[in-house]
Amino acid sequence: MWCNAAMDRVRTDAGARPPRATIIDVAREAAVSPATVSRVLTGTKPVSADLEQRVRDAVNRLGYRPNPAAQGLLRGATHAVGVVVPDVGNPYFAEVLKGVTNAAEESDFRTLVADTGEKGGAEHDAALELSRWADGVVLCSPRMPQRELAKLAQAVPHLVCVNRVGRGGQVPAVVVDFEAGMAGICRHLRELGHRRVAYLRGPARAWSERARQRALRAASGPDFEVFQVPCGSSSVDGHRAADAALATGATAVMAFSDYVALGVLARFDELGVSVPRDVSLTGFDDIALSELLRPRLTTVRVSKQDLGRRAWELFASSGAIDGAGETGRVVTASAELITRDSTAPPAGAITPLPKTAKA
Amino acid sequence: MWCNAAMDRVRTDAGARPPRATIIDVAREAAVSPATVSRVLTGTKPVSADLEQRVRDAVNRLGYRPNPAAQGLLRGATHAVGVVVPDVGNPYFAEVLKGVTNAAEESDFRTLVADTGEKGGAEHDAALELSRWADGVVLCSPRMPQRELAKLAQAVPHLVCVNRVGRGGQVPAVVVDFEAGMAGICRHLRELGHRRVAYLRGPARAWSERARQRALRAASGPDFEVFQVPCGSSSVDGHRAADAALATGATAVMAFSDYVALGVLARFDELGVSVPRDVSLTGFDDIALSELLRPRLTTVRVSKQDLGRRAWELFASSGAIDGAGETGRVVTASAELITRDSTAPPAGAITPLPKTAKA
DNA sequence: CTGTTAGCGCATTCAC
DNA sequence: GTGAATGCGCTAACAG
Repeated sequence: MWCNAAMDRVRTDAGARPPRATIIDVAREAAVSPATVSRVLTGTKPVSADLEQRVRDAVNRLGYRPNPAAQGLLRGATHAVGVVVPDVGNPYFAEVLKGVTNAAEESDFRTLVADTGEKGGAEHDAALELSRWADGVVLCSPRMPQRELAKLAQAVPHLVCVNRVGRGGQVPAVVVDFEAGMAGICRHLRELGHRRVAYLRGPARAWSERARQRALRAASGPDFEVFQVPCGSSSVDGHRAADAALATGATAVMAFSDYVALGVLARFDELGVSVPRDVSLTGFDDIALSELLRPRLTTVRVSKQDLGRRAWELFASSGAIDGAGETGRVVTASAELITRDSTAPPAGAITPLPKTAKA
Repeated sequence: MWCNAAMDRVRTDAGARPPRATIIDVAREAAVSPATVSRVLTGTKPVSADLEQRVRDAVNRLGYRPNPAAQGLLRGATHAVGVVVPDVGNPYFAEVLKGVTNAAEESDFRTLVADTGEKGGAEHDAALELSRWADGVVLCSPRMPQRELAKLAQAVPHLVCVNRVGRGGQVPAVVVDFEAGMAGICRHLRELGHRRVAYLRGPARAWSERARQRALRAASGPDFEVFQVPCGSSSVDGHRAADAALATGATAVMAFSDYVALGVLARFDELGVSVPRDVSLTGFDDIALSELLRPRLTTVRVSKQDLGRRAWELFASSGAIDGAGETGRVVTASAELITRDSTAPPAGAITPLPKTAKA
């Protein structure tokens, strides 16, 4: 009986915490109008030193922070960017995400993430949904068909792609120069003396995969035969595809990415196949681990964080922050060959390697 | 002259895209009231089949999606969770994040991420900021002092910690049983015959570090000496601390985490120190790579995604979704020892180490 | 310089 | 069942 009222309260505010202060509370506390509080906080109009101090004190006392949803509603902008990634667990995308986040932070923007779980079909909806929360969306390595991407660009205000250019470069994008990177790998292997190589294909719908194929076609010929092996984009895929790669009789295996190569390496180890003695192996991306692995992976260096940052800049310069801006620029990030320990001349080439090396 | 009006329009909407449809547009299009549109979309009240169809058609025609900011403002809830991580690039946190994201998605919640860049001082602000955007915040491995955490819990409506329990378990948390995990590692090493081991310490302020220390104290004694080596939580830290660990003369090195062990392994390789022949090495967490590395790492398995999912559940059951709920529960996730190839009996037990190994 | 007013887009009372 | 009005928290436009 003595505590009925109190009980009702407890039931109402779960956790028994005080309701959040609004700008009106602050205004009351400082004995000014809400508009003055707003002016102090946003700094849009000058306010007398006296009032400013009173407002600041009240803000601190109440621990007030403006409600971004309300601000967004009014301004028509949320001060947030969305990022759609196939898999945050993939170190590649984690780095890109970090790049966007860091850059966004400098402009005081939040980052929202959607993980599509490698399901290409989920990309469209994820981007659309994020676009309602954020002022723009960064789409990482989207697998969706060209047509869908074009439609999406219509519906999402500030769409930026990473590693994908839409038809005619209509949507701003930052892409790695996969073609040059792949060409570099091919040249490197050929110079080492490899004549039969296997390529572990990435997802068929990936734009970067098509760019790689162009390089492969250009490099292949009678003295440089390329065997295509279906694989995928995860290290598990690499692990699974390793046997098929070996079965082609190739002396070198080019993986879709470092992440894939990781799995290949593990499988080769299980099989007792030594890299690079028995077969050479290359990756792509140069993730942090590739230098920590043994053998250290020959790969193509790509600055992942930079990719994210460039994507942010594209977003920013497309008018997402200040208003109008250019649109449809495509930025190409360079890809540099990093020669390490996982590639060597093919076993039969010049000197037979000392057989004693193993065990 | 003939195009002045048009030019004004272009200037207004950058990118020349049609303004986003509001609920009023839909209502007009369907020739109903906004309230009816709302009822159809939220499904709160019954609407006649005829009107419902008209509304749905209009929605599709206009590609209308409700503005979550406006909804949030009205409902006082945003349908989003914030996640604060020290580093998304760290595969451990990437997995936890994935766990939260996946679980949240099932309840139709968005995920917001803040990366503090391993700076403990940034945690408080990041969480506070996120709390204005989201209905709650998941704090991963916060390094902030106890006092600060307590204050933060006061200011953030639905705060959940991962791998950190506040004083008295006031804030809901899901924590790995670090103590049991460390104890398991110690027992394993001792059974192998190790008597002098080095431990690569994590960040001093990390709660998990203190839990590990408890296990270490309990395990150490005259026949199991533990040398503490300052290190850190990244693989780069491990790379740097490897020499010092060796200098202690220990026969086994326990790393703060798998991620750290990665760096140690690389450094040992550079030094010509063989694992586990010259020295044994253990990790903690069992990240995906630990099974792909050679030697495969002996470690303690922790389900990272599960951690994230459990954190979400704690958030959900704390009334963030439906209203009132319990508060302050602490869930402990088990930690299972995984014995792989990086640990073996100490060399001295049977054969002495070749002094030539260290140049 | 400051206070008052209106309205961002939406869900939710109320009347009908 | 349905439509008209109200207000969530905030800032931009006005008035003073």
